[in-house]
Parts: sequence; C-alpha cells; structure tokens
Amino acid sequence: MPRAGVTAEDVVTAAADIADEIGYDNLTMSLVADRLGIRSPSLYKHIDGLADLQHRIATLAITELGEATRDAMLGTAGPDALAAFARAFRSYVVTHPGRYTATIGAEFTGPEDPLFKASARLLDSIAAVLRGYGISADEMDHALRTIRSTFHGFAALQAANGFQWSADPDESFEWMIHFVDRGLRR
Amino acid sequence: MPRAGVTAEDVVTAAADIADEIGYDNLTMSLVADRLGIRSPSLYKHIDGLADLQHRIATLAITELGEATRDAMLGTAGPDALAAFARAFRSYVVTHPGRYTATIGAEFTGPEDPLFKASARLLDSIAAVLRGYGISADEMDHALRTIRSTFHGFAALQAANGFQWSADPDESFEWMIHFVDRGLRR
DNA sequence: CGTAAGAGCTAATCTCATTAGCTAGGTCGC
DNA sequence: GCGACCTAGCTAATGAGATTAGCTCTTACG
Repeated sequence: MPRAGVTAEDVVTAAADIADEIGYDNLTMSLVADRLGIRSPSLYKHIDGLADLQHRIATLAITELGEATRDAMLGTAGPDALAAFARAFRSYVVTHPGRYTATIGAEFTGPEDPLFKASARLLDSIAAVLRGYGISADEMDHALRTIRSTFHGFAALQAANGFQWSADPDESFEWMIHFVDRGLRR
Repeated sequence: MPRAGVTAEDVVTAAADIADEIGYDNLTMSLVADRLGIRSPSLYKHIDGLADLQHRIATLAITELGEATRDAMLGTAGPDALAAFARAFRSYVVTHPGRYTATIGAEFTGPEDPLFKASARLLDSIAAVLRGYGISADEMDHALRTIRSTFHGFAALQAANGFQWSADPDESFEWMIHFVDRGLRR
C-alpha cells in the first residue's frame, strides 16, 4: 500500500477548501480524509482532532486575510487605506466563507499560539488605518475593537446569509465604508 | 408513571437557559431532556429535532431582544435613543450569550416564519433610531445593515471571547456608541 | 542491508440525534 | 361513573461522527 505522503498543511488546506465549498458546519473528518485519499483515523497522525483542525483553519484564514489586506493597502493612506482594507477584507470573506467562519469562535491559547500572532498582524493593519485618522494611542484599543467589530459584523452576517432582503450588499458595504470614514474623522 | 406535562415552550426555554449557562455549542438533546425530567426521544413530541429547537431559540432570543431594546428606548430620541438601544442590546447579549449565539446562523424560512417577524420588529427599533438622525428612506436599508453589523460584530466577538487583550470592553462599547453617533451625523 | 520511526490501516468504542413501536395517563362523550 | 381514544412519554435500535488501540508496512538513514 503506497503512502499518500500527506502533511499537516495538506490536511488543513483540504479541510479549509471543503469548508469553503460546503459550509464550515458540514465539515467532517471523513470528508477531509476522503479528499486526501486516506481513512479518517489516519488524520490523527497529523492533527490533534477536530478541535485542533478547526483552530488551524482559523489560523490559516487570519493569516491569509492579514496578507490580503496588507497587500491591498500598499501605497495607500488615509481614507483610501480604509477603503482598500475594507474591500480586501470583504473580498476574502466572500470568496472564503468557510475559512472565515472558522475564525468566528476561535480563541487563542496563549501568546505563543500562531493564531495570536496572525491576529496581531491583522490588527496591525487596522491600527495603521486608524493612525492615518489621527487616533491617539490611548484610544487605539477602543477604536481597534470598534472597527474590527464593524467589519466582522458585516462579514459574519453575510457569511450566515443574514441579509435576506432587498438592497444590494455591495452598495451597503460601500455605504458602511463612508459611515466608518465619518465616524473616524473629528 | 406521572406525566411531566411539558410544552413546546418549556422545551425551548429550558434549552435556551442551558445554552446561556454552558454555551450554545454544548447544548444537547439529552441535557434538555434531563432538565425537563424526561428522556430525549420524548422531546420529539414537542419539537421537530435539534435544528428546529435551535431555530426556536433564535426566535425567542430575537423576540426578547426586540422587547428589551424597545423598552429601553421608550421616551428617548436622537442620540439618547441610540445609546439606549445600544446599551440594552449589549446588556441582553452579555446576560444571554447562549440565546444570542443561536441567532447568529439562523435563517428564516419565509415571511410566515416567526423569526422573520421578530427580526422585522427588532429592525424597526433600529430604523426609529436612524430616522432620528435624518436618514432618508432610500438609504435606510444600507444604514440598517451597517448599524446591525456594527452591534452584531461587537456582540459576536464578545460572546466568542474575542476581546482577549487589555482594555475594558465596557469603555470600548461606549467609545463605539460615540463612533456610531459621529458616523450618523452629516 | 538492517532497523527504527511513523504513516496508514482495521476494529472497536462512545456520544449524539433520530426513528419505530409500545404503554399508559388523562380526557371526553355517554 | 365508564369506556375509548389521543398522545406524552418510554425503551430499544439505528446510524453518523469522533476518537482510541494496536497492527503493518514503507522508507529514510546508518
């Protein structure tokens, strides 16, 4: 019986892809194993169970999200940086709903947790936007939480199919960017 | 064997209480049955399975949340109405994290769904706040989504223990109320 | 070449949700 | 009061899913 040659990373990306395709809630160990061509107990040679797998998907998602927003913000400043961040954020969530859902309930275990580092990096991008609006250091934590909440809320509601009525979500999102811009100006 | 005399409402409130106590994700049919003094298969005489139960918890939560915010907003207007709504919203989420979590992924099945009606009623409260800021009818949908996203994001992150660093969430929330106020003014 | 680590497998266990089919408590018509 | 029926509740069984135990065989390395 030839070895499949699977790595922990393979497991995580396969699981993340499945979550994006059929929904995070429908992700099972068997489906991941099937996609990799192995049996589900063999997954435990690479990851430490479903909870660990979910945690790793969240870490992957936050890392990718941080890179995507960072790339989008390159060469921008002020309100343009806000808009660039926002659109890149939403674009990622729309194309990777399963990955993003994994991040919603994820908690980090300590400062050594890769998820912690990835989150810190993403928050750095937001902090850069906020400094562009002249937010002072002692307000920074509050502002960070506020902005994070705002975009997370929109993303979570959309990922959960929460906008079930009339207007176009794209337009609403642009409206929200202007709203945030107004809220950050003094 | 004396009958327990359980009603569908009993099942839903018992389940909602358990979710608040031990976390929505840990809610099981057995736990609900135990609390009611019956066996888990008997629950199916009252509700249509776990998915139905979760949907009913979400409906209960949105209904209660709508009433709580409505009560809090009585006799207020303008920015005071916003603050009253916001604080009542957060207060409910903090005291009923399990109930609130149930609402996150809930989708309604159609216009006849009680969840739909409860949601519409909650959105009415937000719309009242927005009219107080002079938001026009053609912007209302976007503004509704934005405000809903903002508060939902904060609530969801806090319910998921997402604020794991320094500053006091209460202060951050007050900061967010001011932020929203600025964003809604022209 | 021989050996040890470990990737993968099968079999088994445990927890849940759910279904099938039985039983008996309470209620309604007489 | 009394019988029949409705249905809440029960036990037993099924099936999905995660997880553990223990075996085997591939392969990298000396």
